[in-house]
Amino acid sequence: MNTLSYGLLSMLVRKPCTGYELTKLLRLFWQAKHSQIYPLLAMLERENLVTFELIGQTGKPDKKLYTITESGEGALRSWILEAPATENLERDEFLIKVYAVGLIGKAEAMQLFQERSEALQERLHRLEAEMELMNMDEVRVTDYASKQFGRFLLYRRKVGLLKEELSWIDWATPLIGRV
Amino acid sequence: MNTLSYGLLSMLVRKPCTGYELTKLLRLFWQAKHSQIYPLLAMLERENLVTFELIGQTGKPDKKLYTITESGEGALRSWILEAPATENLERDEFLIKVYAVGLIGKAEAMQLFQERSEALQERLHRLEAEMELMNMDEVRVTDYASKQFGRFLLYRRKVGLLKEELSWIDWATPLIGRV
DNA sequence: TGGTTCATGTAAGGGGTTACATGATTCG
DNA sequence: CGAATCATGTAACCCCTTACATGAACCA
Repeated sequence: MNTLSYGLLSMLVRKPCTGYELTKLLRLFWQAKHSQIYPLLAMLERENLVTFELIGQTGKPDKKLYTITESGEGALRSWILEAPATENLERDEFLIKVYAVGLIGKAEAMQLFQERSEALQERLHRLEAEMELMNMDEVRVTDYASKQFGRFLLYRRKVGLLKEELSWIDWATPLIGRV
Repeated sequence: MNTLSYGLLSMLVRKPCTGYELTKLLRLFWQAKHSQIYPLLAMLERENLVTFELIGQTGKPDKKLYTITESGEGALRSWILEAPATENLERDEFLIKVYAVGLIGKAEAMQLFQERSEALQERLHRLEAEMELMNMDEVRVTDYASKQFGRFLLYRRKVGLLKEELSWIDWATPLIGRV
């Protein structure tokens, strides 16, 4: 059982999903491709941590709706209670480029930051749009008992971090100076 | 040439380093183990992007001091000018645990957040201590022309992000409610 | 006296990406 | 009329971690 497996289980606690849906939902905190997710779901099913129902469709490929089992929920719960690894991973080639920014001209450096800023703003808007959909979905997402609660917390975290990085860019660009 | 190779080159632009040093310096933006770094340095040397000088030591193992070549600097410069990949990667099992936080009791949830907070504060203190060392090292790190400039920007970014996550925790914990 | 720092390397195996494969529907 | 969406899967390969290997100096 790797970490991603628990990520999939944590999604399925909220509601049954297809592998396709999981791939998209997972992007909030753990990016993974479908080619990794489908085999993992098959493994979880062999281990009886999830079950699936085959749903035939016309015009679209058939889909498998996965549901978490009691055994799966138990496995997830005990994993959550384990102490989390303190080291977490960030890999972002933009940061390497910033590190060696002195190698390129000021105009190119400004462009690097501006493009980053635009990409971050776009992600921020998409996130905020998704958050609004969630608010309509259920009455009280801010409630610990709500199944949306965890997702709601993570949205807020990401929004805060995106805004922080944007304000870092606003702070940094004047330091690069006039082109 | 993978992304990590460029990360190594970007470090070597600032000053010659040993593999051991690079492993530590790299933690600011790209976590990698020495077992990955040493073979990569050997590869970069074969490709004439870096050279090394063997320095014999007594009481400690001999070390290899790597220096970037002109060809290496050229390769790095053109990579920086390429458009960066928009997708960046975050993998943090704490986030999965938050997502499924409803599965565990409020007391355990509070503990999860508190331990995270402590770990973040420790990292923040270590970072701020490192930043002070850097300030003494050179006169004007805030200067685009300074070789410390890129590193300085990344420190500031990380400090901001750490503080933002800490304030997110302060916002989130009252929502969990009374234990 | 036991843990940390310095210092470099190899081997095995798991984790993750890219590419291949298929195909109807819907939107701009 | 081309691109995106829905939908699942396999194979090859690279990236990265864990474990093995060695050993003196220094600090608590």
